[in-house]
Amino acid sequence: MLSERRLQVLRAIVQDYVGTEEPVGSKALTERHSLGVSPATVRNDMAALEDEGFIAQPHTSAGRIPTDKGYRLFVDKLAGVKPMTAPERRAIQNFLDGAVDLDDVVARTVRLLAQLTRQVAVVQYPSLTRSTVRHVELLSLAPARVMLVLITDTGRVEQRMVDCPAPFGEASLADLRARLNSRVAGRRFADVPQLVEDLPEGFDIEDRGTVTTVLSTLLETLVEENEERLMIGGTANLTRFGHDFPLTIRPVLEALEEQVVLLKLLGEAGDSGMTVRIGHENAYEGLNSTSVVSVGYGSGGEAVAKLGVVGPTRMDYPGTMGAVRAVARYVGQILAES
Amino acid sequence: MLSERRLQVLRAIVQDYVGTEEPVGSKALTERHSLGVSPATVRNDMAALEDEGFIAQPHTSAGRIPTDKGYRLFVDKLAGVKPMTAPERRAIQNFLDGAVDLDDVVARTVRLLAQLTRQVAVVQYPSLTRSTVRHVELLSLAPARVMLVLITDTGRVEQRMVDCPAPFGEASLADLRARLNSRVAGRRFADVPQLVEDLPEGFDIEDRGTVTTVLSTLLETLVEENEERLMIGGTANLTRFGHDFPLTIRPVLEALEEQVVLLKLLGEAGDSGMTVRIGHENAYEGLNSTSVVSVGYGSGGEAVAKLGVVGPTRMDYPGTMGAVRAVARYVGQILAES
DNA sequence: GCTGGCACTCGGATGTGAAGAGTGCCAGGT
DNA sequence: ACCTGGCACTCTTCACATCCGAGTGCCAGC
Repeated sequence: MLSERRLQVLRAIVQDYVGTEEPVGSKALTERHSLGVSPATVRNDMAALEDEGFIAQPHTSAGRIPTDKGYRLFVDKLAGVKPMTAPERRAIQNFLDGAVDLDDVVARTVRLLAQLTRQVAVVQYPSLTRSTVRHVELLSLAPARVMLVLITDTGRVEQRMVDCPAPFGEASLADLRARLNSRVAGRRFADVPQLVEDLPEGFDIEDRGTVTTVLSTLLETLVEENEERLMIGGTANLTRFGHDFPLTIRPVLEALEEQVVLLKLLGEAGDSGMTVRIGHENAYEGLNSTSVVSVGYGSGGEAVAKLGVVGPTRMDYPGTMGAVRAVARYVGQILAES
Repeated sequence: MLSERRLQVLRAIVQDYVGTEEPVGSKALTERHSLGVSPATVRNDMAALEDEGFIAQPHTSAGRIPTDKGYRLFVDKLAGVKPMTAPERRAIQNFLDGAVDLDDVVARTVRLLAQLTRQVAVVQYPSLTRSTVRHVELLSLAPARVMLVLITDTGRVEQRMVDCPAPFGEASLADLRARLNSRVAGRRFADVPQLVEDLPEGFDIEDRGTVTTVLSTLLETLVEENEERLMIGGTANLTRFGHDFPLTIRPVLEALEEQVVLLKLLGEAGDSGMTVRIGHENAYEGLNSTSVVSVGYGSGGEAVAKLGVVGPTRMDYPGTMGAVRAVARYVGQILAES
């Protein structure tokens, strides 16, 4: 087990390295942090920390930098979450309050997170399947053409065109709309498939084909893979990554463009509470030199989606976690109001 | 006026520089292009071209690279648009045909453009004001809460919440819906403000406030600044920019995140035909070392929005222009079908 | 007006040396 | 048992000098 002081040394190393972006040596450490011991002692501690794999030397005769394992220990044991200051909280609230619709909420959230953390922000749209149906609308655009509009309690709106196998009258449409809504309104989207299973049975034989088509389009929209959307922002912050970044930035940008990768990334994170994935803890190779801080957000107690940031492993974890948590909280409030 | 051969020399310089990314010298030119003259002659021509400002030397004793003015001449006079090959056309069509809704069309278009050109792609959503109203839907979500949904002929759907000053009955809602649609359906969004101007007058006094509120929300949605949306992609291609790119890539990423900047950029481009803005021709400073190739697209003859790519001034103009034009054409077709 | 020849320039690569930061280890003190 | 000062050692970094070659501009000759 590591002594208390060694943990302090590790904490100091992480803090200094995050601040300066340069390997930190024993002398500098004793000067900047009042550890009460001499550089030589710190050197011994550092040697021990290196043996345990918490820190490493880029080259002999350079200072130490934390390893992924070192950051992990730092996050788990040595640092808390830095709460936002009151002015920051007010700024967050003000910024988010002006949104006119869900797209706007998400867009503002992304900008906000990117600005607060000075990193790349990722915000997932509220998942359909985890939301509740507010209303399902059917619009007749042409005799055999229906537009299906799904509206969730979080303000998300999804629409699909449906080409019907046969013309579908206004009356039938109104009928379907009414029956559909009476079954699903207020229920969770995840339950919709079962709720509408036997719906076609109540219709005339000539309309049944169309009803089935509409319903299958509805179900397709709810399929996991299709229904997840997200927005990213703050990619310009990647340029602060490091001096070597041609090689670092490329795969990160590629990962960010692959929504599938990002969704998986967020999906892997724990469902409740904040998740921090450091460096190689991320399954996707391109993100091996980044850390991902994510948290679920939702209008009620339950998370309907996640948001987070992607940044270099050398990041200000307490500050980042504080910002992510605060933003998630306010976004949840906004959604609950709308 | 420049002699025919000098123009050929310029063309060769542009082509070689685009290919190799390195300044091109007189000897290499004569070897790779059969100009029929010796390096010494080419040197004279190059000196002349440099005097005229079409090419420049990074340092004495390096080859020449084209200036913005040189590229301009190249694009205007020396190169055409390289048409897509048949397999490429098929690939474009196949890729775009699978889209399920407008978001999907735009997303696929962005990916496609980015892949074809290996540059950053920007696609504007069909402008509301330049589209035609297909349908306006009003949904009652709560006694004093209405959701307004606008549907365009290009498949774009925009929704807004409206908090009504007074409860609004289903009957009144249906009435408003019917009157509204009979006035605006099939008309251009740009004309909507005039078309609905006197609409509140036909309603009972107690409903008039709500009608006015709904209409003003509708009009707000059409305000230029709010209604434009766009999607970008292929930012990972920025890493191919050059060797010095910390400084180059930063402002470009920042510009790309500022939708306002991008919209202005696309807006400045000519309304019909393809526009190429080279280097300093772009008003926005951060894009001074990039070129923007853009073109309008639309379902009919008229452009409803623009799309294009942003890349280094050193880009393959004929190929890029060909790809941009082809994609715009197919997107137009897809929109016309939906 | 084109060409070969030639001197010149300058950037990039390579090499050397000194400086500096940081380490590891050891012997001695508390 | 642990901390400390001292010291030799390692390696990176930077400055400076050198060399090489690509490319140029110019000129005399065809």
